[in-house]
Amino acid sequence: MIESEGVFDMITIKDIAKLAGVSPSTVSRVISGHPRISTETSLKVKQIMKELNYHPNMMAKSLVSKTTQTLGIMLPRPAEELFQNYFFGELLRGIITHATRNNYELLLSTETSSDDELQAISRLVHGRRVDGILLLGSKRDDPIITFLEEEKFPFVLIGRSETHPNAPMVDNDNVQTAYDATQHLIAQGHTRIGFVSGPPDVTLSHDRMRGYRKALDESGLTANNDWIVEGEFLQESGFRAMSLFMSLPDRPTAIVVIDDNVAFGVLRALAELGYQVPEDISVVSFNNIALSELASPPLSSIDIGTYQLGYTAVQVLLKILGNEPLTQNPVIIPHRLIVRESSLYMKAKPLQS
Amino acid sequence: MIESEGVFDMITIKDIAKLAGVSPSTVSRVISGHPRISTETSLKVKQIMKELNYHPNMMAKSLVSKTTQTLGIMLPRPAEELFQNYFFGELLRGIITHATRNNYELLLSTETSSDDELQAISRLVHGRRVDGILLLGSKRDDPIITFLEEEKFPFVLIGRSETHPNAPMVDNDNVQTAYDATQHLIAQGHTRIGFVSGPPDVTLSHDRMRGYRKALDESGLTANNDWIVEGEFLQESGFRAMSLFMSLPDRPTAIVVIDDNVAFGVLRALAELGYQVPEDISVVSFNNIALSELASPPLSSIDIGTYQLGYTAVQVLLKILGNEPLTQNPVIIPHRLIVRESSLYMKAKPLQS
DNA sequence: CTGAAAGCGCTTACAG
DNA sequence: CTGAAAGCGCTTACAG
Repeated sequence: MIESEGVFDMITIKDIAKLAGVSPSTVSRVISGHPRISTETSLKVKQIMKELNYHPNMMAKSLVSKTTQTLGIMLPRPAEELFQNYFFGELLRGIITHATRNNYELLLSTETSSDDELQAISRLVHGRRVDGILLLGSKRDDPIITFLEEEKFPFVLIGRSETHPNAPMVDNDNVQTAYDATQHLIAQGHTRIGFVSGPPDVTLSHDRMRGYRKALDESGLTANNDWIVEGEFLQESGFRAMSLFMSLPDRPTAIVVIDDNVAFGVLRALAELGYQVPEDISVVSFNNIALSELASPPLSSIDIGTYQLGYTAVQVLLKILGNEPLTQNPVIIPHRLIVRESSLYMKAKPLQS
Repeated sequence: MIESEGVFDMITIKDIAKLAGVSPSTVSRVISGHPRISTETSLKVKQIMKELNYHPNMMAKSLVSKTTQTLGIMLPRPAEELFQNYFFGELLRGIITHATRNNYELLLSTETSSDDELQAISRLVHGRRVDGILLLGSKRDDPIITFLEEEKFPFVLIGRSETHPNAPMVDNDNVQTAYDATQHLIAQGHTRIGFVSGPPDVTLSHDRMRGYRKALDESGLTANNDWIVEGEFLQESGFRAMSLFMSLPDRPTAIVVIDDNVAFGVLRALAELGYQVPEDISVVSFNNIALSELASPPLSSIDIGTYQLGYTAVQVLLKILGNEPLTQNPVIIPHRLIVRESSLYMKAKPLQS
């Protein structure tokens, strides 16, 4: 004779208690696996919970336990770039996998207004919506990190912060990634190597710029400023960079590109301008997304272990939440160069044995 | 002299009440914008809240209000495909934008074990973690939809369900999208047109197959079963399909491909096999992701309004939560064919005026 | 216009 | 091994 069903019912711990002939406290203890509960009552209570399809109300649980079993993912503000990149999906996959495996939910949040960057995160933190926060990338001087450190709120940065060297971080060694990419081109015999970088206020761009310069320096090569351009993580950036580079009287014969996505723009521009890759210009980029292999020509790319980056970040955050000490910080995810056609122009390397 | 700071403090409504010299009830009313509160007390309370940087505890609020201001995003199970697709990012961007704009948070969840598909969603629903759920795609007979309907829990399906025609849905007219794509190829003079489809248990694949056949039928053409292949939403599928098609004695001269991502695999295979697009074979696909334009050759693609799909789905879900009537169901997002080089082989169309 | 009280569904000392 | 009671931080009739 029950009329109203569905969403408006809620089976509570009291209902279970009544049916099992025990107190609510006991039911609660059964749920949480309290040690001093008789096997008999435990079994009875569990059976009734199953029969009624009981699930504890997470809000009530959170209120008293002051824990939400939820991790917040904070997206950087101009999220468009992120979303247009395969990189993001793969990172998210790593995050979801490890969070789900540990029974944590994921709350997706993003900075709303530019005038109040802290509004969204402050709502999460003060509203106790999440137990910890995952920061996807950071600006070079990021107020969010300052805020989180002041609040002593658990978080992990995927990326690196210069201004907050003690923040828990999971990152690649991005000086080294760019060094390796550049070194590979040098080994191919190139001496005129350009760099298509990302936004200058992003630490990642900065680090890779350093690696690029370091490799050139060590080989006694000079970085010509005409061969360096900064942009966004968008294909358009790569496209524009090539229009620029290829009109130079003294063109680079090889370029390092900050991101595969940008490199696609590069390839497209070069095709339209009638240049051959790698014959006219060699290309190496970063991230090694699934499409790199399918580009024409297939793109040499530094695999940064994107999935592992996300997976590990969750791992570190859960460690922090469990008050385990962090044995190392930052955690560095290994990278490796995947050489494909776009940088394999052997004729450019006549002196190599 | 306060020692313990940060995460372990919590300013409550009581603290504000005490400092403002009012009762907690009044503070609560000020927060919720209750009409019968004097401007004076309202102002005083608000000021103190600001001074102490007070944010209401969302868990407590949820517990009593039985509302979470959170929408759940349910990812389909083999999430790998989704994540490897730009489509997903763009959809997510539409969802986040409109949810954030309406002060809703987003909870990201995914089916965990294959033996218990309902576990994750049942936790969300019974645990009262979210107010409504967004389903990204569905199988042809999806137990999740059955569950949600039985529970009378608010949800919107991005996609279409055949078995549950009354479920709130936001979708393209996917018979028409495929019809248009096929029709375009017919208009180019093609009579031998193949179809590289997705997983057969996905409604989307099914609908597009119908549109493809319909267009052929109407033009008096026959769908040769050798020219139809089903696969995943992965590049590999496109690659394999071409190995198959191009070894046929009687090859198609044009193909419709279920997804841009798959089409990239198609293009790659054709390049490797030494065929020219569109000269040897024309290609049209779906989604019109940012990279379509940059493929070689640039890919003709049906723009399905991905961002709008996500945006609208949130809009519909919020309507349901607000008990507003749905004036139409399903909501159909318009599509349009973007013609690019991959399907523009005019020489194949000698008889067209 | 405002306050006291009850209650949302859970957990956890305290006592036995 | 188990129960009664207090409490988490909020909201909302009820009364004035």
